Amino acid sequence: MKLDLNFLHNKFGIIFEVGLLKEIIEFGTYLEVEEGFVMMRPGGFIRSVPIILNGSVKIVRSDAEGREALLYYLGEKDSCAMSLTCCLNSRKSEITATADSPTQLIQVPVQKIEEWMTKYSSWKEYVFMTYQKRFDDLLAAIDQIAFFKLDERLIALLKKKSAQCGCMVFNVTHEELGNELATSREVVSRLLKQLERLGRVKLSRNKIELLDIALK
Amino acid sequence: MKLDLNFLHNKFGIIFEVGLLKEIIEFGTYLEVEEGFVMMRPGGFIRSVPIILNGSVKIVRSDAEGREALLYYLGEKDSCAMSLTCCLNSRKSEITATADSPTQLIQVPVQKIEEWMTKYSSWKEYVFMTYQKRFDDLLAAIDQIAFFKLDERLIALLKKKSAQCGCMVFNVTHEELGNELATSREVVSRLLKQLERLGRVKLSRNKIELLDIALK
DNA sequence: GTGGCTATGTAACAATTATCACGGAATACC
DNA sequence: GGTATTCCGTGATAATTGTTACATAGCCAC
Repeated sequence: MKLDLNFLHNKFGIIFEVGLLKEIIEFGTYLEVEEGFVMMRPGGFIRSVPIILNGSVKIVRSDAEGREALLYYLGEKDSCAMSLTCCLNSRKSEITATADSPTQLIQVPVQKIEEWMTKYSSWKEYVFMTYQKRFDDLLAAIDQIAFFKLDERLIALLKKKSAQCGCMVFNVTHEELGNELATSREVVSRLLKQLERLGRVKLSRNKIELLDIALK
Repeated sequence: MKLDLNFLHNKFGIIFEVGLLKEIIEFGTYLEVEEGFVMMRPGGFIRSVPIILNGSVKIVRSDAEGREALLYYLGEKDSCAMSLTCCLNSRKSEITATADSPTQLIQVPVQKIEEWMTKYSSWKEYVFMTYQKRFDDLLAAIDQIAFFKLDERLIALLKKKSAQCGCMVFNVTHEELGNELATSREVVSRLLKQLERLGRVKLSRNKIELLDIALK
């Protein structure tokens, strides 16, 4: 696939004006990454801001000892506020970004970010909307960690994953869930088994099916 | 006290150009609030962005059941990213802001925020720096909650409070600490007593003195 | 099928945090 | 002083989460 105006216009026509779309095609770089590809690590330099076309990207906070905590997902038409602030302040990444499914995106170079902010009000609004969304996401992450017990957090996470892939069955290991909840694999196994006994999920190797846990 | 150019120039001369300072004086509203004053509640409308001149403001996330979690403090020359995003997207507040000491600030009305972004590059940089800072703060808050045990979080909180007031003795109740850590008063009392037995703090009613807990 | 790898199940126990229940201390107010 | 109020200390106990240690199960490669 290649970037063309029609494609972008279909996707972003409501958000961006045509002039901006043309500039995005001219200065942006199209990129396709496969599931599991690590797009950014803590300490990495960020020289461009991604705009997701398709797929999903998982943003995780990880500390020195390898512990992790899920912050949020990026999906279609999303951009990443971390890279925005990092770019605009030329700082290093503080997070890990991993493609959670095959993902197509456009990389916009730093200079254009600022330039377009004054040139296209639709871009400015997009940037601020991005900030707003990510703040909301971070606050939601804090709510989860601070106010809920693990079983509720696990259910919330399953819902989020389900919403992310748009289906009730998805592939994931207990280990991965443990990482995202900043706890151990064993604890997740235990809680999942409980949920299975309650008839709320169906477990198999590498796979979880949600039964009465509704898509939010 | 009244806003005058000299005063502002002394404080913000390095950050803002003179033209901007004059506009701040013209369109901003000077405000003084006493300790404990609740400047913003969840659900409140935000029609202006504060710039802190002196004092400190505590930003807390609170959920429906009254549980709380400290997000960060605002100090001199700081502004609040929450109010920025809320203003620029005309949304309601999601947090509680309380004056933690007598605080002087300037309220800048919404329209000017945007206008100055294109007019003064120093203002634009200030806005982005604010976003950056608050993202850092939120990530730090998540680190604390997700990766540390309560005793370490308590020590970190005491340090933060000490740094905020710039001294080793400050007034606070165990109840308040409990709220900020999203736990109960009893748990805080117990942990504090432990610290006292280790000779790291000195406790009295409404007051804590840090002994070997260094200012960060 | 066999062997090897990864993923899961689970018991047993430890550590941490939460809750309940009270008594006592410090302070404010009259 | 006396009394009310707020704050603090602490034991007892429960609930939650973390750790260790193994066993078993599914799957892939050969």
